Amino acid sequence: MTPKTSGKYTIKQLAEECGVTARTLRHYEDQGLISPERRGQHRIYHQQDKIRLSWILRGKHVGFSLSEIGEMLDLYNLPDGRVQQRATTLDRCRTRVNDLKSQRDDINTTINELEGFCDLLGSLKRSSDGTHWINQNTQKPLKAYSPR
Amino acid sequence: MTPKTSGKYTIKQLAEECGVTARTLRHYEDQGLISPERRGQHRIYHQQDKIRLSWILRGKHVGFSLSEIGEMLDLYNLPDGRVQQRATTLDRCRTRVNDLKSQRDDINTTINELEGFCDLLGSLKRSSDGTHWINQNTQKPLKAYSPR
DNA sequence: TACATAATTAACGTTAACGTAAACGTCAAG
DNA sequence: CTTGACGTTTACGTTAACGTTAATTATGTA
Repeated sequence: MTPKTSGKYTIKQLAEECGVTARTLRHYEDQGLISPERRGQHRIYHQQDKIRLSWILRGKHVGFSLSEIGEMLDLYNLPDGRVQQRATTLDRCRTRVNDLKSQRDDINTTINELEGFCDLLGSLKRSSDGTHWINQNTQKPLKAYSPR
Repeated sequence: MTPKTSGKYTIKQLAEECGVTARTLRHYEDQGLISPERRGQHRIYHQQDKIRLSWILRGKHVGFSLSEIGEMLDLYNLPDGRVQQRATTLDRCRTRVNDLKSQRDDINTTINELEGFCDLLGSLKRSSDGTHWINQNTQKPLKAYSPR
């Protein structure tokens, strides 16, 4: 119930705690992803900022670009009541979700192939081809991924 | 049973069929990711190349860099019988798999949050805060992702 | 054989996401 | 009052993954 650090962080503290550099935090600020409080010249980060940051990092971890992350965060920040844009927001959200699911599929097949190869390695015997291992079920129509 | 194009492709054909540019294919070749046959000056791609390419593209889609992909492909191309390196190969493979699983976790939580937000959008009513929506269960220890 | 179509190499350009260095302010401790 | 330790802005540097000419060489077809 009692916040240890009173929920405030200097840039370095937050950076260390989240495994990034101060430069990175400033960069995210430049890109409009976070806007910490300003005590004079200095920055003060609160829990909200940390939460946003964790979002950003997770976004990066799943492959989003900073601008994409920015857009996604913006989705939630509509001026309030902008009903008109709600439909398009919903659209973009769903597109995102579909992309993520497609990505998850590929992650799963990659995991499967790698684990398969691990097993193969475990069972000592190998040929010398170097291509046979490629899982042939890989050959679905081979969708063209949209660029990042 | 009868391969339409006899399993051979010019650079442009393969490129189009896989949704990339010729430049990209040459680039991958420069990076040592594919080495198509050479008929004189020109390149000829076969099924094996296409399969490797699909691997590369899937790798990219899940967030690997070209050099990482190269390493992974190399894992399968050991000089044959290099038993000594097998353990380390196995290690790297498993590390990869763990990374992928961690990524998948993040993808799943992101999907959940986005879908949650979609639902919220569907139920017409919104507050104007712009931060409340962030799923608080996000606040696990906040692991520091290793860089790409 | 001429001309439109692709292919090749070489090399410079571009964007994203920071790294890194310079130059300077601030505050507590010795 | 000077030395760290940390903070700030400004700005140039770096790497990855191609894009984009440019200049040149086949290839295929009318």
